[in-house]
Amino acid sequence: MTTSDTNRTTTQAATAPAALPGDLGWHLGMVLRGYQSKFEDAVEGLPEGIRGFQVLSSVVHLSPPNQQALGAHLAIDRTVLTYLIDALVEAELVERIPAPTDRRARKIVATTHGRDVLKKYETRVAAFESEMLFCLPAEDSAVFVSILGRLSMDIRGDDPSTNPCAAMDHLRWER
Amino acid sequence: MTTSDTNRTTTQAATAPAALPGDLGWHLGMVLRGYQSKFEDAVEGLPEGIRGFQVLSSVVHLSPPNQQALGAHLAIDRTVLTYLIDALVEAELVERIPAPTDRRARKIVATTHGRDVLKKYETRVAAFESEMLFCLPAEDSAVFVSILGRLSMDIRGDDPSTNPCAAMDHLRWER
DNA sequence: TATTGTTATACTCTATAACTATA
DNA sequence: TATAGTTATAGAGTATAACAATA
Repeated sequence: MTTSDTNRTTTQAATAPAALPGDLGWHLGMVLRGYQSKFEDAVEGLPEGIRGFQVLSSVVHLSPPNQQALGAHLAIDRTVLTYLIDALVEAELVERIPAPTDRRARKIVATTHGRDVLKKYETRVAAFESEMLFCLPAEDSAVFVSILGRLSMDIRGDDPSTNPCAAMDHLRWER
Repeated sequence: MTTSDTNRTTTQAATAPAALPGDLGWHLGMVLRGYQSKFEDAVEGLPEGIRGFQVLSSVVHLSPPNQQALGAHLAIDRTVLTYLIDALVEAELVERIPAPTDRRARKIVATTHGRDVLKKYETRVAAFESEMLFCLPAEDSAVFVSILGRLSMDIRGDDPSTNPCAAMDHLRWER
């Protein structure tokens, strides 16, 4: 098989997505599994590991107006999100403050310490992501990331059941 | 639309794998989630759903010499594999026959009915895979599949913990 | 002694239901 | 009445441990 050159020339795309039906998912699963394994190592020490990182990162970079929006973005159930946030609050990385617009809701904001910690772990996460893609020919990693983003967007767009995030994703909410 | 060209021009791969650290995994997760959702629909009616399909497909196309090899290929624990196979046996899609080389082991072989059923579902799986990639520019889907395969291989290669399959994967075992 | 496969058990993760407080 | 968040509970999925048969 042409393992070395990512056989861009032999493509028939729509007719032959992969060697066998289901292979696409097999590869996706393998890549995600490997990614998560490295991710776990990179965020070791952070409460709730990967999930903790994702919550903290979303809070800092996206400022979701409430827990529901946060959970929807990460595809995390609200009941799960509660104890994730509990752990981050206990570690003094984030705080629950009353949402300005709705007294039922809480807005999650990072503490200064939380922002510092996030920065530290982001360096490590960015490092392993780069390392992971580095085994690819330089142009390929950019192409891959780009296509993946496109695919992810299309998928979320066309399947409501898979799509608890709707149109709000990858928008930065107002502060 | 800013969504169509996910900044392909601004990418410097190793330095900026994605907009934010962790984004790569977020997109991977979304794509896999969407993929699995469609997969589930496609194999509806097959015992054990996706897992059942994967086992049946591996048995037919790869002829693993025993359950351990089969489980390793699919990254399924042997204790889980037991009941997956139980279900397929009960549906008369596969049989457990004594492995010729080792009386401890069982070789899983598909019945004629099993092969027919697999063919039917493979059509459906191939269809949704194509459909999923079809929303991409034609060249992109081939590139994506190709890079994904490459990535998956590299990842399995360099991390033993993620890699219960070792070198045997995507080889066809002897019959 | 190590390995294959099975079974039973325990654990983790996630979702469901019920509740309080707001809207 | 519906929604945000919390809590407790139940369920699915997975891994761990112990076992029998064989290498």
